[in-house]
Amino acid sequence: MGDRNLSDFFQSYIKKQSIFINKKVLQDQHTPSEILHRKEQLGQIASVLAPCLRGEKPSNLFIYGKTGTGKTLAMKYAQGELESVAKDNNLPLQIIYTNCKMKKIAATEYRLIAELGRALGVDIPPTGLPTDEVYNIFFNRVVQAKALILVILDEIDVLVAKNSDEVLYNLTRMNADLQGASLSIIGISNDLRFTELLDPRVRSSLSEEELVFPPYNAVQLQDILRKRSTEAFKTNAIGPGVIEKCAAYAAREHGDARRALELLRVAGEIADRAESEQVGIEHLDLAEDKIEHDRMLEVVQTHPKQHQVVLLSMLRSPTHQGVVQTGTVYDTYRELCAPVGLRPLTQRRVSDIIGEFDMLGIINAKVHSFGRYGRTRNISVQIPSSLLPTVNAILQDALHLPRI
DNA sequence: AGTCCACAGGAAGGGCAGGCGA
DNA sequence: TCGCCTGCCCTTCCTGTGGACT
Repeated sequence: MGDRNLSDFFQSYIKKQSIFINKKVLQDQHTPSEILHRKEQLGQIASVLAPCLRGEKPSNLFIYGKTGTGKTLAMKYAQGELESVAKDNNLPLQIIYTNCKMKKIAATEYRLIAELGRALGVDIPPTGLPTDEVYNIFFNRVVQAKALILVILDEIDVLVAKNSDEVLYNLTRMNADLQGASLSIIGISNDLRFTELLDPRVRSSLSEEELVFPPYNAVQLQDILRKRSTEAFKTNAIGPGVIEKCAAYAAREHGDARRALELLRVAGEIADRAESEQVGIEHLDLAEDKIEHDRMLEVVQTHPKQHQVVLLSMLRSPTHQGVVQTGTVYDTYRELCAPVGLRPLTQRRVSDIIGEFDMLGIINAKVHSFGRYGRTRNISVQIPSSLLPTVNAILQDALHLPRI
């Protein structure tokens, strides 16, 4: 494309009609004005947290539900409402939302407390102080603020996994000497089993109140998609059956609304690029492929070298009716290690790596017994054939191998 | 009934990097 | 800055096993 053409392209791009009005509505960060099919949960959140509007310390709350079930959304919504009521009535309420998945925030105890302190307006240096000191600064600030403080710890399982439950223990215990101020914790997790890792004392105080967010079913997903799509797309931009199929896709995968919305957005982008005036089923199917493809490429690209060599070995091993065995893969792997310049790992380890790829759905590995001829895993690669050349190229480049 | 293949996959521990308090 | 601790990757050693073959 020459300069002329490129500028033409940009010009026409601007003029081109898009079927989107507001794509943001379909994106993750968007908070809708109304939350569908979560009335009950919102009601429970409200009843647990309402005491803080009377100046009483609300119970700690633990919220559990799989990804895309609206936990964060509902909590943020409740936060907004509480804050505005508190403000209207001049109540000393402070709500701090933190997502523990953010590396900078919850990688260590220190950083989390420092972050909480900063949210209350004290300047805590990013490093340098003893952890005790940070706790003290935070503690004093809370006392001084004489406020009711709600700390929302989203993805709290990550926090506990990275540190220990000690942070939570310290935070829950803090109330004893707060002299009028108070601190409540709202934990959000998509892994229920994580509470089993907690010290019993922490567990019982964190889960004073518990709330479960069930997955959305297909009908509920349809409602959500319809609502959002009227804001996101022009009228009549969604073809017949698209919402239904989109909801069905997502419902099949444990009712994840986030995925459903992503699917619809990507389908819209594809339709847009095809200069279609309507999102049709065909765009939806393409979108599903695209999302799946992107995910696979992401996995292939980001894995460490040893894993990449193992994957390439599986692609290059001679197959028997589309299936390879662990031993064959390991032989190929050993041969590949030399040109790549890696020390070969043991078969035991490679076996585990194969298992990891299986978990990710990149391959399918079933244990199969050949009786007299041993027991092994039957491995078949699940990468769609349209993607194979790309995957091969990525791996060969990453490993500095000549392209085949 | 017993053998034996070709691994699966558990247990324990080595070695290393990165983060911690002192 | 140093030793210490922890988590992660990996190895070693091991026991387990489904079913064709004898």
